[in-house]
Amino acid sequence: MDTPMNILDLPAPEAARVLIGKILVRRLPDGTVLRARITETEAYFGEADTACHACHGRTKRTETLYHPAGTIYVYLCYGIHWMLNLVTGPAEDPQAVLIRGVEGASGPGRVTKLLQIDKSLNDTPLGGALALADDGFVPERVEASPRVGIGYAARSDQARLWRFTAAE
DNA sequence: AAAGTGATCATG
DNA sequence: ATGATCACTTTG
Repeated sequence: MDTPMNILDLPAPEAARVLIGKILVRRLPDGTVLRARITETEAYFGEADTACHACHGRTKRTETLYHPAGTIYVYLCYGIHWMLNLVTGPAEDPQAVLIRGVEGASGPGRVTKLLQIDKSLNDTPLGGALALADDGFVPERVEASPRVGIGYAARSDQARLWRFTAAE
């Protein structure tokens, strides 16, 4: 049986598939706990992936991606939306899984709004304010499709089927 | 279809 | 210091 940490040790495209159906547990400062089952993910796979933020190497922003599996990577997109990613794979190898949807929130910006996640969680380890529960379940079917919103990437990388969605 | 929104990064 | 670029959402 896989523990959550073992899942995140996988290469991002595999981790992204296995994370579908798992439960995110958000503990708010006031003590309330929110749970959300993951329904949609995308993998960003190292410096060679021209869609990955780290494709141009280490910068202040991408530094988090080089940290160990289980590190939380959060950044602001379009000035409005926080994007939640979980770092996977070996340390020093920048890979992450973007959480694009959970039950009750479809779209990465809505996920962080629902779970009240912002920059303050960036570069912190999973297990505290945000954790993966052990009691997720495998969905009936997981579909793979091309990633969205990466028109700046090489055609070959746009074609990769690294977006995963739960299909019931 | 298109604006809104601000951190980040590459230039100068 | 300035400008371009966004792993998006909402509104019309």
